[in-house]
Amino acid sequence: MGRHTLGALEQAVMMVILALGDGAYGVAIRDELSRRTQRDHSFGAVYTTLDRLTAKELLVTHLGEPTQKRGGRAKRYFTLTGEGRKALDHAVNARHELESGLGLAGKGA
Amino acid sequence: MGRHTLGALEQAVMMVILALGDGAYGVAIRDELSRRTQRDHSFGAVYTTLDRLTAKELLVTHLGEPTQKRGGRAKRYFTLTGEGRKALDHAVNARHELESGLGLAGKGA
DNA sequence: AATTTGAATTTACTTTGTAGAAGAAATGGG
DNA sequence: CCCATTTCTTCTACAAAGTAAATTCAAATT
Repeated sequence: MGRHTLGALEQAVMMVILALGDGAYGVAIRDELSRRTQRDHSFGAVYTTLDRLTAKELLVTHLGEPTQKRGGRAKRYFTLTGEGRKALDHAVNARHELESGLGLAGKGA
Repeated sequence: MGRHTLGALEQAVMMVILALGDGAYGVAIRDELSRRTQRDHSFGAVYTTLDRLTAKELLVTHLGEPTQKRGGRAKRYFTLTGEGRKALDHAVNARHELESGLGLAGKGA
């Protein structure tokens, strides 16, 4: 879309990465996302988003080492770049701006 | 997308309609949206969104009467349906839920 | 080496988002 | 009167984001 606005899933994924700190790799992100969002997200959805964000340089990745357990293949971890962080903050602010003034819901869960 | 989640623009448009109360017709919505969002939205973007939301029965429309000024053709007004209101509240809550716990920006403009 | 398992990638497709031009209904001026 | 002008809406076409499902990979087990 337009210039470089973040889509809803993109924002959500970035937030989840922040929440996970290190330990933010595909499967964990997928799970945490589904938890926080209360709906299922397929791996495809998550990974394509992750790829897009990486391509936009809002995320960087580094490969971890294999763990010693069955199927413990090397995980690909994700972190926000400075730009990514900035973009997210911007998006969040814009959203708050938009919501402000309306008498909208706001209970905490 | 999945079942019937609201996209970002869809939510924004609904919020603007709430903000405008009566007086929520195409052009006004477009303008207020651009104002609150600080970016331009074409009529095309706005009207297609409006149409889609109406098709989903989250909005209803009624045609006003022509006004007595140049080009004062009848406006089409939009209002949220009960379902629409519910869907919006739901989306907003989900968003808050998602944001909670992270140390994200939050200044009021 | 074949199987199982946790993880990542690919692919195909739907829904949303965006843009711009064209069409309709109203009034005012010459 | 009829045409230019203004305000508002519709149409059409396309780009981007979201989703789902199947496939591929690599490591450990047996």
